[in-house]
Amino acid sequence: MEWSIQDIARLAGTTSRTLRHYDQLGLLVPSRVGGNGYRYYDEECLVRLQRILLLRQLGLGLPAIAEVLDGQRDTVAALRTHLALLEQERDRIARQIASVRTTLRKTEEGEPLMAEEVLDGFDHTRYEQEVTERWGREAYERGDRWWRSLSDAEKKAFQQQHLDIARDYGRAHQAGAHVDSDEVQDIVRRHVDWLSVTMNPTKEYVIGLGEMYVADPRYTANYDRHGEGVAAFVRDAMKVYAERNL
Amino acid sequence: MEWSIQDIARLAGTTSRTLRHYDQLGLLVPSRVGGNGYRYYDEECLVRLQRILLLRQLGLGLPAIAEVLDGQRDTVAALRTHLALLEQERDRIARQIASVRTTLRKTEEGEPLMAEEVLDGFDHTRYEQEVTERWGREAYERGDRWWRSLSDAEKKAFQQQHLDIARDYGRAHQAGAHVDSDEVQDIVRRHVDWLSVTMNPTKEYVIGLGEMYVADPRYTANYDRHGEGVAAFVRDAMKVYAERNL
DNA sequence: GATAGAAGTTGACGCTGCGTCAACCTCAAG
DNA sequence: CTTGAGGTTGACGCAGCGTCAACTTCTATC
Repeated sequence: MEWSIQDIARLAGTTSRTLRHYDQLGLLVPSRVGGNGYRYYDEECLVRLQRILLLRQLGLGLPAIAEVLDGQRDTVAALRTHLALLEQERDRIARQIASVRTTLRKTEEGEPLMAEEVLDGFDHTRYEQEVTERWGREAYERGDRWWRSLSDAEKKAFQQQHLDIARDYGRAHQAGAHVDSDEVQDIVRRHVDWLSVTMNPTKEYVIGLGEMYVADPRYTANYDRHGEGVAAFVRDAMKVYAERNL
Repeated sequence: MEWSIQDIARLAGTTSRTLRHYDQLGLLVPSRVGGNGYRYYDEECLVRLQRILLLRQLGLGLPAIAEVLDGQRDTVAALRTHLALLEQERDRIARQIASVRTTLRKTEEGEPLMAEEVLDGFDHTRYEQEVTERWGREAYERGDRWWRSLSDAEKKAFQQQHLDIARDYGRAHQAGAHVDSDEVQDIVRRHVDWLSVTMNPTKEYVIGLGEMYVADPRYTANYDRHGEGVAAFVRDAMKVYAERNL
């Protein structure tokens, strides 16, 4: 089945002019253009538009959206990450709701307000960095062509490398090593080398990735299984490495 | 307590330049400006900023936000409506989550997609109209100076007028009257006259208000207590009236 | 076939809400 | 005094549209 430009513009709450603009940018190319120049969109386009709309809603600019979409072509995996982001957004709104309730209660009771409480949940400016890092990671682990080119054994070995790195971080942390020690920095070097197979990590990327390991419970769990506080330890070690070497 | 411009810019995820811009527009005026020209914000400013950020998040332009904020000065009432809007937004995201789950399931099972399902929850372009209508209504029912100037008896009489109108809509609907009949149009005229006490309803406003009666369950309930389908009946009657008379 | 209105096209322009930068001042700590 | 953090105003430009004009195509009706 396919839809006209106005069909989906209406449903998406946008305009045909915007969709043509997206076409011009190569962001959402219609599945077919009729002999009359009319654009038609199929289901694949629909899903792609859904992804675009979500990322716009999260505040990403169009070039970043294009990067994210090009970085992950496996629709099912993308939709799963989609879900995770929406759930995060739902949680943020829940925090806003709690914040307004607190403000309301304190206003009625004449209690002093705390700025952090009043504005909790309203800062969503880090989404672009967070999303591109997350999608970046998804891309090279699951959807990237390079990844797909690996045999199962190669994939296993690559993943094992990361498990080894995580284990070694844990050991060093447990042994009380300093984040800037040679031992720990060597683990970070292996980690960054591991990242470098499919990309060229910038200093900012490495620092941001370390922060993401702490901020996102799922990544934190990857490291903290080796001991409580390992994720933060990794973040700090990566920061040191990035500042010294990248 | 008070905060510097950077204190709250950071918490709100915005810039001091934006806050100065808001000051220039008169949208968020600092509670104090030091002898050195530095801006400081108190708790009242914090709450006002919270309201601004929410309305921005909902897509309202700054002039509309100013209008909304000026229309409702009772902080507690405003925060309650705030909550209602956030809950609505949470529900919209829940619909998005359901939509992505549906897309995911259908993609995995190879089922055809329906455009309405895929894009459900992604259209949030009507917020400006909806919010201003809702706040407009709140303003004149609760927070408006005119409303406050009425005695309790006068308030009761004014509200009774609306109850009478709703009852009469119900009776006409039950009697099978047509939305464009003289009888029903006379009820609409009384309704529009009732609205006209504190404002000058435009054609678009009246049509949009009728649509809101159907779209928002709380308003629908006001009318449908007189019989199922009365809200839609009122909407249609108002549309006919607006197109003929406004 | 003619007509009218809906549905689409491209291209140009302008708008809104910022973000960035320059040039400057003020404050605080050493 | 010096330096860097924290603030100011003003100017400019940007991104992502929305609107409009001028046009073509399609569809339904007579």
